Amino acid sequence: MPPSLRAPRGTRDLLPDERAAFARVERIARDLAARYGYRDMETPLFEQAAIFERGIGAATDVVEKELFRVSPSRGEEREAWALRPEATAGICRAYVEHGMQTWPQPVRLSLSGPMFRYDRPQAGRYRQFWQWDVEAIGDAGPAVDAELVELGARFYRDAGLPDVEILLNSIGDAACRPAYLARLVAHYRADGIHLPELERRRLETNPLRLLDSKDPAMAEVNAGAPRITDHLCPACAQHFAAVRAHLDAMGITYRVEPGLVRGLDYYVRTAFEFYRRGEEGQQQALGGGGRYDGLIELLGGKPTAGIGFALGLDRVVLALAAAGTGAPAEAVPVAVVVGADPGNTLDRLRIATDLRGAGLPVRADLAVRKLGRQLEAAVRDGAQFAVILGDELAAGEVQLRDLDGGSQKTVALADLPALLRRKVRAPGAP
RNA sequence: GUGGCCUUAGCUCAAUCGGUAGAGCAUCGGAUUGUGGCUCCGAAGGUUGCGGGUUCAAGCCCCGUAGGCCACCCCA
Repeated sequence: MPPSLRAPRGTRDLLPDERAAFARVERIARDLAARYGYRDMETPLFEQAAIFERGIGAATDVVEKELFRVSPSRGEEREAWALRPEATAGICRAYVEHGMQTWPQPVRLSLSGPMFRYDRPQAGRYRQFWQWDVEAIGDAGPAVDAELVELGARFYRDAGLPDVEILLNSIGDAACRPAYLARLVAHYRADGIHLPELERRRLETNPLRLLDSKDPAMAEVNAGAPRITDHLCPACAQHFAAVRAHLDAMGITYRVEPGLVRGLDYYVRTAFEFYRRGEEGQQQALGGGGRYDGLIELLGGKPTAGIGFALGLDRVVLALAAAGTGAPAEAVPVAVVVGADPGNTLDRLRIATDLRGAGLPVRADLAVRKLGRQLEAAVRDGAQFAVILGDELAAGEVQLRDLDGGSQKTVALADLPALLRRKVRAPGAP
């Protein structure tokens, strides 16, 4: 196939099997959001690029090298837009635009849909990927932080991934982070410490990153590095302690990870990540989130606290497939209408239509082929019954054949809907 | 954005030293009149990702390119 006729790099088709697996986790997420009082909403797939540049941070990787800019072929807004790389900025834009500060606070919102980032694809890392996003805007207290972490954890458990670790950290705020960063940089610049090239560069761009460096040479240097959790201002320290107390009270197990840093500029205080050590090559960050108390103000609103998380649905589906669980239940027709006369598609379609009109999931075999082939196809479709049309149709009767057992009986056409309705089994039920 | 590995039928893979591409599964059809899963027979399906080069001859060697994957960067 010519390259030009393939799906774009980093995108893929979700064929029915995979789409069904997605639908399953989407349904779990939607049900949970509703149960926790988070109401579903949508934002445009693209926004003014400035929303992301200002909200996420112009110097972050997500904006600097991964933003999918959109260029309309004409008009003044050329190159002013970008496909959303995450949901939070757009939701906060909507919060301000629609005056949600007048709604009862906090405003609890959820959103699920495709996000776009222009980076190099790998398994579980796509240019178009799906996130389930949950936000609580307008509550600065630590309890809501804990509620969200617990919600995320419950999602993975309900989806069928029990071995998801919760990583928790506080990254301080404007009051304490600058001083800590200065202390950290001083540590790495101290005499006698030689940093690898990559780490020297990161010291300039994002010093926190050095803490979870994968370079083995850094292990010793990092062991002596100051920890942010030891240098929080009183307000942040108190908040962090309260978040942990709430989590402990709910019996949530988590690991405080002082090296945990989120890649977006808007995060303050609470940062968390859902993590799963999977097989070789598996993307391990399944989701993450944190507090963004300054973001609404940055987007033109009044100072408003907020916290949220985004979970990668692609990675959940992938992890479920790797674990061999999450096989989706698919709707199959209860019955397939087949006919003894290969050419008589008219009666087959007519009777199937009547049955569907009666609310039954029924397929008609519309191919011109002999009865044996039709029955074969019906079995492959997973149908429970075949409605066989033959000469008895003239007398208003059909053969109803049980495709599992093989038994068969003559049934009056008029009795068929009621008979089948009793046999409808829930999709996926044994 | 950096480095590495891979690419043959829809899928999973063969193809000797460079000698003109094959299997299994899947699909479709047949095995005497209106009955499925098993079995048997058959058909269709390929510019060997794409483009160049070397050679009498390239799926195989060389270069480029696209895509996938892996490790980084980063993140979901």
